Amino acid sequence: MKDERAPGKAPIPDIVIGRLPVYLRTLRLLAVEGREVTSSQELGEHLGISSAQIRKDLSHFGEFGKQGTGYNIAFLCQQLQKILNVDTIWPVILVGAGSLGTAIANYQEFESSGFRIVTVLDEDPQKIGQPIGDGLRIEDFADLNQQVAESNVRIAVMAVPAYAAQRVASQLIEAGLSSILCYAPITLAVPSHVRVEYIDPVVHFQHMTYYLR
Amino acid sequence: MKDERAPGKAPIPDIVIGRLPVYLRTLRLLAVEGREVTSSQELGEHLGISSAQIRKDLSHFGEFGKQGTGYNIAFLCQQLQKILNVDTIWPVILVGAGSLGTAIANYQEFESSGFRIVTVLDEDPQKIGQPIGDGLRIEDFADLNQQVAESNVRIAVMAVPAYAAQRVASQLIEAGLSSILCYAPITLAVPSHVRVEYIDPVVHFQHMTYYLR
DNA sequence: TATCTTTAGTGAATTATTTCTCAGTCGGAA
DNA sequence: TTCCGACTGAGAAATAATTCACTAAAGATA
Repeated sequence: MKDERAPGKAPIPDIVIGRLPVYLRTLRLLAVEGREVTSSQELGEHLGISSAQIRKDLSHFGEFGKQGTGYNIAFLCQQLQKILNVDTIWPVILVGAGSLGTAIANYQEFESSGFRIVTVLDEDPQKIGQPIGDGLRIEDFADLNQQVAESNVRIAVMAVPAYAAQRVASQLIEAGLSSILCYAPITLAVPSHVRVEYIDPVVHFQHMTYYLR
Repeated sequence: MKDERAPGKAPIPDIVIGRLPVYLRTLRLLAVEGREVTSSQELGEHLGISSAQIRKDLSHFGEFGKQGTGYNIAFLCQQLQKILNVDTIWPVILVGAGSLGTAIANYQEFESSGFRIVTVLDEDPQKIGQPIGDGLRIEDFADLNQQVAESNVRIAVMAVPAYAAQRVASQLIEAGLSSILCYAPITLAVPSHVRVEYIDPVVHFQHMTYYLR
């Protein structure tokens, strides 16, 4: 197996990493349907991408298939989980307990995918103390540092208004977090060791309308 | 100005289209801050991308800047809105009135970005008839065709569970919709004239954890 | 056992995307 | 009016990503 990210070796393209979760998601769906093996071709048809791309992507990490047969689904899931580092549960801190934050706190898929929301924070005194999600209670964002220390968390989700996002992000980083999933429609300024991913439905809508004439 | 998508001309790369909404979002933020002009360099710094990329992206559509000066923010916003087809308001239909659907229905940013949720549908008899969002009422998903006909809508957002997503999508397409924003963690099988964009926080989390060692 | 079909893995070729570089223009200062 | 620094737009060059095309292995079948 190729040793990814050994010193001197070329890092695996980020665009490849970004596809792996989609492969994993699809494989798990096949597994639930009772399927045991699949092929790059079948997987590609499911996803609307070429079989060559799937094979090439996987080849960055090793050899997971069998010629003539394809891939054992359970095994490949396992391997992808290891590669993506989701073979354990990551604790996640959620900031913002509005409508969206509540939806995120209630979302059931996280647990089975490697993530658990362990803390929900908000600044609104009206909200602090209220129950949210599955057995959680909204905490005071002012207690951020303490909460981070207690829960050993490294990942945050931000479901806060755009005007507050940069300040919140800076405080999260200050508190030691280095991975942020941001639902606010704004590009955050962060130091280079911090990774931010964005979810903005408007960006998707506007992307689609370009093609609507 | 180059005539985009004229017969025989190369189409503008989709990856370019995908960045325009982010440019627009950022420009509007600058406008709110009272700024009148900006440069590709400044924009690039905000967004963490190179100034050359911004200039090249924009050059697909025409010449919007002035040498020595940069870009007039209001003008460029206008132009981007025209390019992206968001210089009018698109009606959008929302399917799924659970926790997430409710958050989407409540989201304030759509209106100012070119979108308005005009209909909310759900299958749950308990929910049908309940008020949601800003003056809307949850309608019966069974009335989909009628609702689509009435509202002349072409875009849908799906906030439904994964197990229902394919069925719902097929019905939306059957009803004549051709753009779908899907929050369910599943890749939909759709005919080629339909465009689907996906939002799945787990994909983003798993992308981030790869880099967390 | 020999043959046939299927499919992974991979280097090469192709295509797409990004970056570089520079000529040309703008607006302001001298 | 002339000069200067700032900045765009665009062709060329460099880099990155995808697809092609082939080898070889596995399992099924005759």
